[in-house]
Amino acid sequence: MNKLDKNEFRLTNQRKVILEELKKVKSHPTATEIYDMVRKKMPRISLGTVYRNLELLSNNSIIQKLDFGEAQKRFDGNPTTHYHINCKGCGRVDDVDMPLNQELDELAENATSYKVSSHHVEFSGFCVSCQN
Amino acid sequence: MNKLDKNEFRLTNQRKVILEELKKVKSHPTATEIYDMVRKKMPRISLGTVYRNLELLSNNSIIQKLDFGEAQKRFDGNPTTHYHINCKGCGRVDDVDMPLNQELDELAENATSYKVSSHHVEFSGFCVSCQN
DNA sequence: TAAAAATTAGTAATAATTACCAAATGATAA
DNA sequence: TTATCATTTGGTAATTATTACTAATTTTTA
Repeated sequence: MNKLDKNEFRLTNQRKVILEELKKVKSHPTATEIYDMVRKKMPRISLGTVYRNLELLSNNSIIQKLDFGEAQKRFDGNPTTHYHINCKGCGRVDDVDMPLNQELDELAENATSYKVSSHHVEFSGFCVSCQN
Repeated sequence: MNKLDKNEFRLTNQRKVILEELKKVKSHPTATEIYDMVRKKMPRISLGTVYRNLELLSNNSIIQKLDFGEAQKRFDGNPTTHYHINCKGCGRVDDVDMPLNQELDELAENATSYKVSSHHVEFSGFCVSCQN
């Protein structure tokens, strides 16, 4: 039960459409891409509202904010941790549908003096269209 | 043998000091932190020169540019791939001295239609000072 | 229905990074 | 060595993603 369900913040129309549009795609869009998607449904929404809501939704684990070292952050409508792959040719980002390697956290905990809580894996390579 | 050894670009004083100072530390400093370090040796160097050289050195695999989702990128004087851990308390970044899991690339290649070339792992947790 | 709180649109501000350019430096060849 | 030429630098301006601000609007609550 997240803060949305608990009514700790309102499900405004803007917030709803942002969330719907993001959950509709699996392309890990940037804030401006989401802005463009949402504007088709809601032409008067402002970019600031998009940013504000993406921030709030990701802070509350309803979506994920991702960083692949590009200029803009990307967003994922799926809040559960999973691995990603980034094409070195065109930059597209896809999910990698493989089980999380929980053992890695233990190995890292042995190798450091940290209390390890999680890890992220980002693969790089070339997608089908960029393999030539 | 990299482009520096092949004299494809010059080892200017600025470039040399930037590289030396970065290799001296294991703290994964940001561009402005490196700027501050280098300025102690070379007070008239400009921030643009620091950025320009960090970019050139990382493009040529002499150093690494790292991104932990913070505002500023970080740099690592060690160009060989290794895992990192980021403290959720204070933000410090340390190396994780454990072998690369090469098997992950194969698993990802089976799970996607990509030609996978590498992967990065970033652990999160709490460092000794932040464990209370 | 009135008052309080949250949210929005629109715009301005911030901050990291990149671009630009004239002057300086380093490499090269006569 | 010295003249030439490409590279690099310092200083500054521009760019760009993101955040902050604020008055107006919307939603919730009393």
